[in-house]
Amino acid sequence: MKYDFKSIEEKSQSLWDKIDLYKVNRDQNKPKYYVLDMFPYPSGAGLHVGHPLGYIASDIFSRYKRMKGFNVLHPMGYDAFGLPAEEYALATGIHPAVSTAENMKRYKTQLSSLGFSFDWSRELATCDPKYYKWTQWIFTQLFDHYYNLKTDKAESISSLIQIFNSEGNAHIEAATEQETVFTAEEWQAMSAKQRSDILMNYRLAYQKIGYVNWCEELGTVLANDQVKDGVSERGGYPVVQKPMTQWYLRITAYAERLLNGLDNIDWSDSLKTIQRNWIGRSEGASVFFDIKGHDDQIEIFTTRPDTIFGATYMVLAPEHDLVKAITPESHKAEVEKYVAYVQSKSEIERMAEKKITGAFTGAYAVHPFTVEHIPIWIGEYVLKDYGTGAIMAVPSDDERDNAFAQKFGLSIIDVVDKTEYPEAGMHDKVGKMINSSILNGLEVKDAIEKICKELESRGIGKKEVNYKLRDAGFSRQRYWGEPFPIIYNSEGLAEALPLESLPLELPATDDFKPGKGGRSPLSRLENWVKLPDGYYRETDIMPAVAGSSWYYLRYMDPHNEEAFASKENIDYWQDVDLYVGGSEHAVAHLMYARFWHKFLYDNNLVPTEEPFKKLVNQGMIQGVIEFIFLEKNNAQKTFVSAELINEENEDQYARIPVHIDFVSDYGSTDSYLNNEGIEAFLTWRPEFKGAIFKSPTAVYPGNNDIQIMTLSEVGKMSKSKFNVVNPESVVDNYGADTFRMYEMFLGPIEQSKPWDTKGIEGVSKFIRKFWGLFFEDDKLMVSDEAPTKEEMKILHQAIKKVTEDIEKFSFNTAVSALMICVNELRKLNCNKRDVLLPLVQLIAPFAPYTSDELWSQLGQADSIHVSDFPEFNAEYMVEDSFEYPICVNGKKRFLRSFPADFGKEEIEAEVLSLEELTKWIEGKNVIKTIVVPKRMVNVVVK
RNA sequence: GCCCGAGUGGUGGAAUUGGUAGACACGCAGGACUUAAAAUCCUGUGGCCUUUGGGCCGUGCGGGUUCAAGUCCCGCCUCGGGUACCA
Repeated sequence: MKYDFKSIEEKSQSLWDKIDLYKVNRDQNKPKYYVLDMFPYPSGAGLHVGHPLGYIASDIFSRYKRMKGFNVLHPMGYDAFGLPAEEYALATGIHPAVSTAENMKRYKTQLSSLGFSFDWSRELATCDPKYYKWTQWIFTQLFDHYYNLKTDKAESISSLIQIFNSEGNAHIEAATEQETVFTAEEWQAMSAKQRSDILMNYRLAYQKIGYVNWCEELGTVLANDQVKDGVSERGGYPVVQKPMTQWYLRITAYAERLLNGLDNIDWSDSLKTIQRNWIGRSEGASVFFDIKGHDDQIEIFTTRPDTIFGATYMVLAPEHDLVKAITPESHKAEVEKYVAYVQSKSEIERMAEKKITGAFTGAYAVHPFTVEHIPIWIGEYVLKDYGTGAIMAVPSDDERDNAFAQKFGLSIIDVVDKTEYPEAGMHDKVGKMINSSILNGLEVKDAIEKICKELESRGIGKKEVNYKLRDAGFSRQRYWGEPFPIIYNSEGLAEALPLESLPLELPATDDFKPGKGGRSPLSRLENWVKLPDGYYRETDIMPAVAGSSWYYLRYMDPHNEEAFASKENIDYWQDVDLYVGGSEHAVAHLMYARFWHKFLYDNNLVPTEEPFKKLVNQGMIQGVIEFIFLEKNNAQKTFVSAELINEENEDQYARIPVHIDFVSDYGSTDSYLNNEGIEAFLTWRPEFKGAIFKSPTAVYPGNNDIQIMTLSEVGKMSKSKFNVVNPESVVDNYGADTFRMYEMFLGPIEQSKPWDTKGIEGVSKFIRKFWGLFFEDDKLMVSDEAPTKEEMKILHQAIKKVTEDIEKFSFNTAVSALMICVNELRKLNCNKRDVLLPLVQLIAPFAPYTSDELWSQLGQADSIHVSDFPEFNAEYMVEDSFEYPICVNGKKRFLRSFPADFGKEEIEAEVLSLEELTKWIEGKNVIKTIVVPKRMVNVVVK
């Protein structure tokens, strides 16, 4: 029988579908195992070859666990809200709900063709009102809770109000930005607005002013992704940072628990480190500085309070609230100019900026100890959202402060003598204090202690723990997302909708353009926004991370209408045992999901503190990205050929990605756009209509044989990079099993690599050879003869290696172990049933279609996927000798076999008497001989 | 800039975690089958030198530790991911 993957796949698939092979229910007789993939965003470009990398790995693992006797939950769904569908709607008028539904359909078709063992009855989509009802409900719960630092958990706002009523807020310890203290009487006397404002400072979902990327020309707020080199990716218009009132989630309340929780989960060290750094816990002190001639004070945070006597100036973030107030007339122009410059840059650009920039405000602060007047500057290296947005600058002990002081001629006072620590760098907390009045002579550590006490006793500062982690901006001025379940009364005070009013469905519209002043498209829908009695709705929507922060819980009970999932189901499935997904989600999604989970835990809604016990990062399958260069600040849109770009003029150009289909020789250093490519590009991006293209020798329009060189990079395969490769054609040509094994064979699962189909022939050949073991002249030919010792050894070697490799997610080496096994059995012409039957089971998780077909051809009744995984038996592996490499001074010289039960001394004696050795040790002294049993022998000579 | 990865033949990668560098594949070369090609099968394949016994060099670069380094330490370079509104 010929290996015909098409008919095999159809046959197996229809059988699986018929008996609902992968449907799973609670089963108290089996241990549960929950394998989860990061669900995909259903992009218009379709599933690309990078998605399945993780899905195949998790599917192999699921199938393996199932064969090992576990009740495996392995679901799939869609992260269906998001910006691309909305951008697509803006361009085409097609409603995001329509395009998203189509994309999901396509994804499902694509996923179904790859032989995954998903329980499709649990499929979910975050844009489904039945789903986002609960996303909204969790949001209302966050709105209705605050974080009590005494009990270290979330508690209800109503319990907080009770305390306010009985004793004010003096004894409350909460995660809050509420600074003023009030009594019960004061609270009771407050207006509804005042109370609401105070409660906002406590809620876990709250409002404050934040900055958005505002593009005046497009009249819209842009995602960071849509801003390139300081201009809008679409059209190349200027973008500035604009303040807007927005919703935030108080994730910072959970900073300490998010940090500590990392110790108890099985994630890679690198991923944990990323999260630890992201949380960025640092101990230090906050200090208040008076401002000369003003009542206000500047609060700073420093990790080095000991160096306070070296503080020679201060720097505020350019957006700091006090900048306007303290800047005298004489310096207004300069300060405003600088602030405008900074607001034209994104945060990344600011942090990456190598140039030292800043402006003097003209104001002075009063040093709390020396009482000297020190100048207050603003500078982009101080970020508004980190710490207090203000620093005391100590140029002697901080590199950036030092560079700043050098550049602007500010004074530097050495305060730490490091002569006793010649190895120590500027940032190491060691040395003796000098020039520091009361701290002189103290070690840094002691100085920190002393100065903190001093600050506290003088009431001008205190010890403090600060986190780099910031509260999560949760508002989007967009359409395609969950509407906030929030209404405002006639006074503008926010109220959460009760569960009975949920879901608050996203209203239908066919106009996705932004509202006035950058507000969301929903703000145009007056009938929806306006409610009786002067009430009106929140018009922002939630970000895509909302839906993905809890979806793993919904799979446990996806159709429940009474709760986000029933207690029974949550108690049975508990948490995710294995989570597979890209490391690009290392902070955003994984941090938010952990935060929501802990919040739900505080409310006794989930039984575990952490959602994902074990996490494996799959690397990215990368693609080629092609860019062309657009001149910034030029009304006549002008693209120039890449060879005209150099380091000096680079920042005058924006990189605009081009669809790889338009680019000739894409992926090479000589990639270029010719006339057809330019025309295709202009049709594709009509906003660049009328643009001109310059190469060193020609100009478009005008020349007919222009070559605009493009810049090629390797990077993420993504619709926004226009470089997506789909799996369909590969599956059509080689079959799903070959595709699966090839993606695994490409390399370690966690490593990123560019997509390339070179080499798929090898895997295809392997499957056909494997199939060939069972057939002779197209007829099934399997012998019932007992296998030889050698055959059993080959089989069990493979069982051992494959089992170990699956357990440690080393699928590429598992595939090569299977290849070796098949090659060796072929050499022996082995067709013994007792070898082939376990071999098919061994391959089953990797090649589910082919193995199930062979299984049934061998006369087995049920699907192979409900059979048992073969067990390794060490008996077949016993070796009676081992071939040692004999090294001289660490270099291998020859090989020699010794009986496996030889001890170190026996081997050493034998080796030293070997004739082959004489030539290497002649005229030299043997100093020692190192024997590592079952490894190697090294003779050291001099 | 900061944080996290990665760098091994022409290519993807392997190496029991300090112990035979290059498993398994792709590609290439030669051969068998064929009128021919494809498919299939066999052989060879890191570089340099060679008296054909073998020798020397070799895991991004420069140092170091060790009997022994792809693996550990120090200092760099290049590429990728993240950098809080792509998901």
